[in-house]
Amino acid sequence: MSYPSRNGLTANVSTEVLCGRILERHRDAIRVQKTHIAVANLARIIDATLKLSNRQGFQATTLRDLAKTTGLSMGGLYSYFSGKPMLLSMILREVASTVADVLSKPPQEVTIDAAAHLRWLIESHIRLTETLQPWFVFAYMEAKAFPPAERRIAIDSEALTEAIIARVLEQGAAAGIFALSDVGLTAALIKPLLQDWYVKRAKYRRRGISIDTYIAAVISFVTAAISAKEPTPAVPVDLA
Amino acid sequence: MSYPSRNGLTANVSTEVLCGRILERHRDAIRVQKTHIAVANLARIIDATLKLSNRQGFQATTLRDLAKTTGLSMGGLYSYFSGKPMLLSMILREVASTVADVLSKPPQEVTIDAAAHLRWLIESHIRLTETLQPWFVFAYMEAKAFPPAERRIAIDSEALTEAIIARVLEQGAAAGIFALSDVGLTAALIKPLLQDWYVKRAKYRRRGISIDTYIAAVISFVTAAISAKEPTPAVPVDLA
DNA sequence: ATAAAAGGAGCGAACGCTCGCTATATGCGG
DNA sequence: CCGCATATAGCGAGCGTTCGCTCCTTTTAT
Repeated sequence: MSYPSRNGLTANVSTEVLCGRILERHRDAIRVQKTHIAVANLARIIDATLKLSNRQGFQATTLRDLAKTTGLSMGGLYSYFSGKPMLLSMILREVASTVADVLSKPPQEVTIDAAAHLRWLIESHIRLTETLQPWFVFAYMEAKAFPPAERRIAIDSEALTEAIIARVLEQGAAAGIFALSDVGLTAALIKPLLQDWYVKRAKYRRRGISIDTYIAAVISFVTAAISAKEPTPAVPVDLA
Repeated sequence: MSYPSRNGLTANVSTEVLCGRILERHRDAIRVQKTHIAVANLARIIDATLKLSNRQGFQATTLRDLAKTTGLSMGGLYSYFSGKPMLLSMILREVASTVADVLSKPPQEVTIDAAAHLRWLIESHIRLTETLQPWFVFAYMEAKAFPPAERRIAIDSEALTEAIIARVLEQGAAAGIFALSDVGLTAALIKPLLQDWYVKRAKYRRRGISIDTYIAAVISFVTAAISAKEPTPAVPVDLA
């Protein structure tokens, strides 16, 4: 029943793997040469950054906090990034690229049926953001203060996710499986249901709701909302 | 036949009114005596705080920024609050108390029918957060960095809203109008649909989606998701 | 022995906040 | 209606602190 991700997701998405990609992407800016040392310390730095920032905000997280938490010195830290803005950029770019990578590669057997594809998207997104929760919370909460270039990345990443959802909705609508008045708007409404799991995870933990329960609830909620079994009820509100 | 809020909401909820209540609540801590001066300057201070904080974060908003934006001096600001934490607290308490006040007072004609009551809750919440968008964004985005007392308020406020939704869902389920497996979880899923309007308002503005369109979309999405399929028509207009 | 990596004192800038001062409004006897 | 005394509101230089960041030194690994 559990569609995705058991295959490749959990294996390919971990702090170590992501930090490895970050190192590649910023080889020229990172002064530490030995890969195993660089990756290990990058992981400690980014772990600490996410942990501290998600508690008190990135802006309020000082390099001295970071030094204390990682065990590195002030000078040591600067062998791994050129300053706080670069640290922010490293994390954000990696999140955006990972989500694009995962969601754009559905297993073939799922793509024939729009309903199955949609279920796969929902479960994959929630499981991915579960694994990388601190990364996604960071990107979500700090986005408003990003410098322009990073802001663009965050906006494009969100738009891409919604476009992927919208395309599947459109296929389903064309096949007569889904009944939708506005594909883009419906995709926009599905997105916050996916995000709530990582944004308000403390709330769901407090209530004892497991990830499997949550995934099932979102799938059933969304499916019921858009399936074409009977013609969709008219909108009750008349405006103006 | 737009249900709520046109009546009392827009009139009773404005920066001036809220700042008046803030002044009452903190009479002893605010050194400025004349009410009209205090309210006017409080409004300027809070407007500036929300505007700057929602762009760059509360922590990154300095008192010098605030002084420049309001036209007051550093010293002048301190006649209105004892420090940044109190400024935070003033805004948050007012948001929490306002949302509790509005949602707990549905018009009588709406409370007889759970479906109508739910539609009223959805529309009222979205319209309230539209009017006070900067306030709600502030409370939402800064909550994680709140001191313990303010954190409690934020958590309780969110829990209260969901409890109000859940109670209406329960009534509808008891009446056979709604089909739900888990009332609390369903309420928890409805909440982010209400919040998305103010959290990601830039996105909806970019797409040209009006508040009326959004309200209609959420109502239709939620209604379709939870309606009991067989007996009751999806949208009962007004029956006992 | 030599290069890579980590250390940490110190720099100028900016922070939250204070305090002694000035400017403005208000009340009142002449 | 005036001129003056008093209270209220506002001002902004300056305090101690902490920030991001640099740079020279020490430690570690090869």
